[in-house]
Amino acid sequence: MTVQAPRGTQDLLPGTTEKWQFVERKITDLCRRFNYQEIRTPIFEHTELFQRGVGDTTDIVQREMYTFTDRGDRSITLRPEGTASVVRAFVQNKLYGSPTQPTKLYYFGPMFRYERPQQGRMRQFVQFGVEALGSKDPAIDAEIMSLAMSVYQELGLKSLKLVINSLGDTESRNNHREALINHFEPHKEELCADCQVRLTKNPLRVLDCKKDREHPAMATAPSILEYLNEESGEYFQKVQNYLDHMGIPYEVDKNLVRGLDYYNHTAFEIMSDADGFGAITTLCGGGRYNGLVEDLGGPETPGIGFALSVERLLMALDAEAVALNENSGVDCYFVSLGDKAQEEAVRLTYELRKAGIQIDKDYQERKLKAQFKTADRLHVKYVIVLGENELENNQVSVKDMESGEQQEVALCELVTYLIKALQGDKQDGK
RNA sequence: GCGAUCGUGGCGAAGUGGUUAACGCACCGGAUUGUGGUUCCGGCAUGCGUGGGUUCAAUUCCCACCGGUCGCCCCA
Repeated sequence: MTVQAPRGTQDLLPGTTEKWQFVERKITDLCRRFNYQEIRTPIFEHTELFQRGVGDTTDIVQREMYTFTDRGDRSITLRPEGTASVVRAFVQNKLYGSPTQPTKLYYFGPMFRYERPQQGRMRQFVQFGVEALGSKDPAIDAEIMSLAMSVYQELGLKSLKLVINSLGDTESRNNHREALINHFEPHKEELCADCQVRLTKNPLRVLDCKKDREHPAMATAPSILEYLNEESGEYFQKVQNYLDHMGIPYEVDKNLVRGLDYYNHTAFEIMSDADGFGAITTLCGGGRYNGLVEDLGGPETPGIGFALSVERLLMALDAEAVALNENSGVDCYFVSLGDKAQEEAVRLTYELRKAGIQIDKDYQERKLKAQFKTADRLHVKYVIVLGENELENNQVSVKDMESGEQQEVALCELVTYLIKALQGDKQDGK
């Protein structure tokens, strides 16, 4: 057997890459409108960054990281997410010193997590993410969510659900944590094995357990929203007010918890309602992470961001049968007959390409008919034919593939003729 | 990491413990010495994920591994 791509990775082939390019262009354009600038960070980092940034107790750090020792005996990890790297770069390059704050950044690139692959979950996957560092204005929380929603909406998705929650500040979280432990402790034996561990480690996670969802204690569990202190409560209320003002529909889910340790205050997810989606419906996740910049050695700087999976975005587009008008292919095809003509065809094709014309030719030494078949399959607008007859007269035949009409054009006029013809088509809306 | 299920040409898909592994699509050639479609004719898997085992004989039975899919866990 020949060597295969490693488990959980995939090749993106022509036909699919056009879709990716289309989506990337759309997102880049959107970021420009929202004034977020691109940042590119390394694909691998010191392992310590993720242990400190993502959190030592998270599943990502504990069992999903691609970690190895390099030749210099350093522990290196392929990045499992983007926020830690962006914050590290923010601190290291002292972007907090820039006169324009908040610092609004976006990134695009592969992430790596060692998990059991299934649809919508690859070991290497591509995330688009956004971070706004340096503002604790609830309006920026709303802006971040509006940007995330815009990505999906502008690509034509309809079945979307924005779910938000507040995790509160440290004080609120500690109070809630205590209340949760007190609430569930009497029922500990009735909970699933995972939750028994969670109860002491991270009781918040018990709330979104799928197994114990029906347990009576779940319905009466203390909600984080009841434990928000005044400041946190007001903050959350303001975020909702801004969303209302912008006309962005959402629902509050008091059980929404995110898996990364660094989140506080605003947490949100965007999910797909579309049919044909399996167990994985979360398209995008994000939230506020005040304190993370300090944890990574920077000055006190609030932050908020989100990340979305491009693979899942494309799955959603597929599920809703959204057609992307990605443009690919060429406008012209050069058909030649005989060695002499081939020589001239090679030269002319190059000339046309240098003049900006999209054109291809045959490299299989195929018959005229077969070359035309290929041209037809490529949906070209014009076929240029060069045979013995044309060669003698220093001209080519240019065939309009739609009308079927054919015209003789002098070699020296071919470039201008084609440019004119293609421009004409464009104006006609072809 | 756990459970289930699947793996036959470029794609879809039949099939059987035993001579040349159906069929459809796609592709290539010809009928048509220089023009796209249709039709007709012909071609196209020395091999049935990989490696072992059982057997006189395995694509078919057994085992392991690899990979896909679905669910759980978790997440994007």
